[in-house]
Amino acid sequence: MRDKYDFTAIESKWQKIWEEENAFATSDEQDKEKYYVLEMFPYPSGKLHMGHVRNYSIGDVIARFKKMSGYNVLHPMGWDSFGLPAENAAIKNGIHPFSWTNDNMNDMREQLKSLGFSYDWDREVATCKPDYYRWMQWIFIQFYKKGLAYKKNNPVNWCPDCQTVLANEQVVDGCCERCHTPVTKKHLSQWYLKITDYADKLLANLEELPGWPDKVKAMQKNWIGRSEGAEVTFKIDGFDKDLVVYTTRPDTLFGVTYMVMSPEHPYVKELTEGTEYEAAVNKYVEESAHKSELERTSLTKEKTGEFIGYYAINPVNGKKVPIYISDYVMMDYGTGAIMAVPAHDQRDFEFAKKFGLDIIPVVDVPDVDLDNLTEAAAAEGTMINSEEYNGMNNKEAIKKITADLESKGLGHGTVNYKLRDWLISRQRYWGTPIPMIYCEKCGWVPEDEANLPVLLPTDVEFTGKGESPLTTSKTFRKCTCPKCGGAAEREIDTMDTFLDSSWYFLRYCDAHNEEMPFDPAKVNYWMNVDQYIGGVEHAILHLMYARFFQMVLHDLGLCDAEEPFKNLLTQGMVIKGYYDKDDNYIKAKMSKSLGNVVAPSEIQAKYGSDTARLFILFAAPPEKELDWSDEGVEGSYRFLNRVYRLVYEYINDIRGEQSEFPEPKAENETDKSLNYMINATIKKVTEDAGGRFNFNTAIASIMEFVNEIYKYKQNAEINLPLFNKAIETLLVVLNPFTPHITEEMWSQLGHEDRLYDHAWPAYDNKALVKDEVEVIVQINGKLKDKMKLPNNSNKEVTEETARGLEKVIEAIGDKTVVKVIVVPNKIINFVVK
RNA sequence: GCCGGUGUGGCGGAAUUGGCAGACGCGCGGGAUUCAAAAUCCCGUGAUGGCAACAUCGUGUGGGUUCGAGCCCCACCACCGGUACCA
Repeated sequence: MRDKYDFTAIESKWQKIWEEENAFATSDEQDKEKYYVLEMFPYPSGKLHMGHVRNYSIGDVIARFKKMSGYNVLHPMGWDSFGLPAENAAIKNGIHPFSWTNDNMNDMREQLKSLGFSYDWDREVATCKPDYYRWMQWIFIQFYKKGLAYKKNNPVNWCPDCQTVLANEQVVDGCCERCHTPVTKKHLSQWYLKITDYADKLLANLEELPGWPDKVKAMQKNWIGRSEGAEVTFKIDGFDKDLVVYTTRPDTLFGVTYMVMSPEHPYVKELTEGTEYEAAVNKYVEESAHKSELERTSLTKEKTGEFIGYYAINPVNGKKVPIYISDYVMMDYGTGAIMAVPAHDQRDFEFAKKFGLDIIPVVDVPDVDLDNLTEAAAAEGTMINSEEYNGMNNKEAIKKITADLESKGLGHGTVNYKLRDWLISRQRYWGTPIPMIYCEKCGWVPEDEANLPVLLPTDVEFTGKGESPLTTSKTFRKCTCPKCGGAAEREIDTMDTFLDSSWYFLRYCDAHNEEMPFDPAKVNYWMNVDQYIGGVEHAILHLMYARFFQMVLHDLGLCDAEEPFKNLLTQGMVIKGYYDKDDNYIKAKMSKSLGNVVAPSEIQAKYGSDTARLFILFAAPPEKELDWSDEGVEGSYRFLNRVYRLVYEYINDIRGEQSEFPEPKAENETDKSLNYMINATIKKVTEDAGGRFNFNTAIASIMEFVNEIYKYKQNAEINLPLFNKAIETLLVVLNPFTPHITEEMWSQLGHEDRLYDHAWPAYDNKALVKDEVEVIVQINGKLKDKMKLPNNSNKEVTEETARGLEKVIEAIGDKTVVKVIVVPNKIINFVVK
């Protein structure tokens, strides 16, 4: 054993041994309780960043801990390897996306191995490989057969820079999630998945996920956006079709003073064609069509609109109200038209003020001057100006009016969602081909399942312009119809890569199956994922799509579980301070443009992987953001050196030739206190690392333990068996965090077995019971003194001893003791007056 | 606006069930070792007053409950994240 901690040699030595021993291969033998720990698989960009290291270090500690605790652990890794960067690299450098991606996967696999993560590499999946996307296509076809995939011509979100459409979930602040270009609208015929069919279940099941952060559940709930209300039918005076509106406030029907249709509403053209209003309305429709999502939804914007020349008839009182169009009403929510109640809705209020429309209050809201409204009164109150409903509470009126409308056939209660169907077509090359074929005779037909996969062609030009790159292939597009055998054409769009990542966790359960996407028996053993770990940025997109897939696959009878992820841990970002141009110190997410990036490889080269892992786990609890500190890394490195020296000196200076020890006995005070620390540390690490995932405090307790061993070592007399036990315990409990150094020293101690396979130690409760405890003495809740008492001393003894303390006598003085509170072994409080 | 979260030393953070606030680490100060330095080891380190023993104050603000509150309740402030003309 070298006297210096040579992390480079130790780490490569053990990584090699683990590989040779196939240390982390998962058994499909269903003889033990299973534990499935999963980290979100990466996009193979080529370089691992600190966020990855954090994500995977957390997962690795859990995986190693569970394995040592006797579980059959599944801990896989793979690649979310379709996507734009590969295609952009192809456009820029002329490298084929596959070879670019494959090189990156190879590089990153080596980086992951160099960090000592305990993955079962036999189960590696890459979504860009035909053996994976074949089953992606198969699943798509099952969706199609179940009526859950359809093609529709619709205005869609279009990113002019990426030259592709985007799902609603990929539009962030009106801009492309990926390149931040403002998104525009375009009319295109595209494939959709009917996620809205599952809106209710996606929402309801959230209640059954206690292991998910409230934050993520709230975000999904918000995104699904369920609202209860009513659809109300208004007649249009002089027009033969009815105008149906959606409202959550049917109680305000008597306060309707005008109506608004979305500029895209299908009636608009019919109603205005050939009228004096046509020109102005067309101009308005034209203008709003050209506005970006960003401009149209901007809050500060003043209300705009046009009167279209028609009046609607209020079904409850026969009153005629003018109909406007305005872009504050969206075509894709509700019915695309609203009844406007300016007295009780802020948007309607602003519009009414601008256009000089009536404002009629119908709910008397306490503490609001209804004659001089300065803003809409949206709160609860009592019905007024509403004929037979006057005097009711407005909440009751909602129910009553809805029921009355229903009985008269003028409306009905209904539920609306903000969630839209998932647009999955992408005008890109590097994705799973949508396995659909268009035949003039038969329409859209899925590819024959026996012919899967529909392979991506290789004769494709990458120009970054125009429609889908697949059109440039000479071989791909033309095919025969699987139904009638006639000439037909393939779909040339590819799938959103979020489909690929919506079921990869199922493929890991049976990664090499060539007959089906996975064997249900294997999936039913491994699923759900017991612990899923990843960034919160996937709270809506990936985590909702994956839930949707799981539900559909469940309904298809392919797996029992309806929810994929039992417990979810969203790790915080890695941030680092930097100085901006005005020399202000700012903390921000590591990013190239800010120049505050620390590359994992730098840290590994300077301090080793164990130090990198230790620091990242120690610096903050996993769900909080982690403030990178170079000094902190030094500290972690110092600690590992301290451990190394401790064991080195033990082997060389203390232990001598002896390597076998009897069960230790702890008889004197110092031995007892070391024995206490041994067991207290096991308990603390078991609970913190294995239970509540507070790795920072688990590590802190191991540090305390090491400090304690150092102190013990200074004793004149060392109880060798006990000391040996302390050292061995230290190595075992530290192993999940820093596997290389501990494995090395374990073998230096002469052990033949491996720590990765070693049983997690149990603690001895008896050792945790102290003979003497320290009890806090308070007067009126303020700390006055402390005293040592035999363990479990009763109230009488505690009080008597405390009353004898000088400070207590002094503090009580001539005052009276009103009450004495004793919490045995903890505290005694005298209440004095 | 709505939803979720956070607020504790110079810094990252502990305090798990209402019971010693500040574990552990960083930084800083002092000492030992060294020709010297690095490394290492030891001691100290919330604020104020005091030579000291010690006293007083102290977990964003204001109030409350309690023998006792960082933790529970009420009202507010600040910051972070999500979301939004969603009718």
